[in-house]
Amino acid sequence: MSTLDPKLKFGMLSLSCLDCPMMPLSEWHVLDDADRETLAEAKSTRSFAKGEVIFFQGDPCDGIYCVKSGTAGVRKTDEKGNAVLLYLVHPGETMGMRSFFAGTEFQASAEALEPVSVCFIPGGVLKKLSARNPQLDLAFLKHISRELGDAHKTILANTSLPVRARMAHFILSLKDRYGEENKDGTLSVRLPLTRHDIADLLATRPETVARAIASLTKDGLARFSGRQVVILKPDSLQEESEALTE
Amino acid sequence: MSTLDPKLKFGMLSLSCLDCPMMPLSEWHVLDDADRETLAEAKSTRSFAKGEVIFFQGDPCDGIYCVKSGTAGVRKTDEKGNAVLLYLVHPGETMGMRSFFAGTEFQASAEALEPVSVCFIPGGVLKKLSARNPQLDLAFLKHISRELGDAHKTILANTSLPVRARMAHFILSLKDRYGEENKDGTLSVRLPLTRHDIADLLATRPETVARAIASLTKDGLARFSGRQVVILKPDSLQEESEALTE
DNA sequence: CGGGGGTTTGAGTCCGTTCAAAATACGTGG
DNA sequence: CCACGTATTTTGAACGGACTCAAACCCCCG
Repeated sequence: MSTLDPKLKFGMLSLSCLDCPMMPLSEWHVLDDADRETLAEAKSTRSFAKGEVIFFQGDPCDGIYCVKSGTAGVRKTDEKGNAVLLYLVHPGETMGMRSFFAGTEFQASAEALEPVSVCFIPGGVLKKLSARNPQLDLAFLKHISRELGDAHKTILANTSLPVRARMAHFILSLKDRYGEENKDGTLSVRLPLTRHDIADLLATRPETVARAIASLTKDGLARFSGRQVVILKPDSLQEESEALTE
Repeated sequence: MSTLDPKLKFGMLSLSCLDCPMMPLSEWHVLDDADRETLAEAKSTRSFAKGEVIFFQGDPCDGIYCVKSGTAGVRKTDEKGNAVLLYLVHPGETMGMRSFFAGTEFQASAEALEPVSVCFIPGGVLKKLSARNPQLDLAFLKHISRELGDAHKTILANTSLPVRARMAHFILSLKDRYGEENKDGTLSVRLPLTRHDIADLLATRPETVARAIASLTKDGLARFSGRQVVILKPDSLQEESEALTE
């Protein structure tokens, strides 16, 4: 557990939030320019190397984090050392909202799964902005509600779908964000995760992930080489993970 | 999927929200008396027999539901028919908030696991109250954040704890609400659920629940007869489900 | 080039599932 | 209030998907 003041953990790389390319994706879009300026002044930015922890489960939560680039992951651990990757956090998305609004310490850690750049928004500013903008609270409410919906889907999927189907779904879920069209029309995706992290995300083990990959390859649904995936039969993958789509 | 206007589904049993014994538990406590009166006038109350569905997954969500008595359960189903009980809803607690604030149809159904009495609060009133009381939004935000935390705990628990430990935790979780002290100092709990529903809640099968029960009995941690449970070794149960406590 | 972490493969085991049947609880009507 | 029929729960036996342990493999980086 780190005892550092979060403000101290961040350098001074100051990019105005008004210019942030991620802005339209986040809840900040409900703010007017003046408030965005406030936000831009209050926030601090910092980069993390792959594997570095952005905040620790158990630390007090005194603000929220916004990913500017790279992929982060939120991991929850119990006292026996069991852990899962609850979800990934992509550029433009927010981490730490749950704990901030629940008024608890962080119930999970966040770490950089690849090199990551993150903005930290102090809780005080957040409170000030929300007092001035009721719509901001509603935006957060909507956001967290969506997250809760996702969590419920995960609970259902983990107990009712085999690992191979969860793997199929995972690959497709990265398609939009990490996919690239090949010359021959097929789609390539670069997995932003270690096999071990994929295992943690799918609630299984690295060996089982490897076997799921072997199985998908054998059936010709996709071709894998390292982190690079070529999607050969998107429809089959889709159908296999059907239960997770709705 | 029901197409009934929710207002029509409810009778006119009108108990003032000001008197509702559940009030202090819910987010409504941030309202002043005038607003509570508005709430009391707008809401409608209805009773459901065991097994009846209160709202259906897929139905439009145009308000939220508050359980007045009895135990309800929220169940999510996928297109293949797999289902889980996501959580129980006890008197004083709310259902349907997630969908309402996300602005989606219900993503899960709610049903009466025993005879249940429920208040329905139309969305329009909710919006009006929230516009007048920013603290209400914050209360909801906190509530949903807690729910999200619970969902995350469930994800971790389901993948890292054996059924028997999840069962132990489940029994203890009912202790405060359904527990009764026996003459000899031990604690009795009446399970408000079918074995089948317990299985759905613990993400397993009825047969496995029966075996977990047999196993806990054999080791003398608890004694079961039907839905009645006598907790013999609370500490052992506690320790067994440790990972879920934090 | 030689580590060394990450990944794959193999073999054996286990927990939970499935299918089936027996036992028990329960509601309902006589 | 009891008897019957049905639903729920328990038990049994066999199976299976995922896990564990362990070794081989393969990159990727220094």
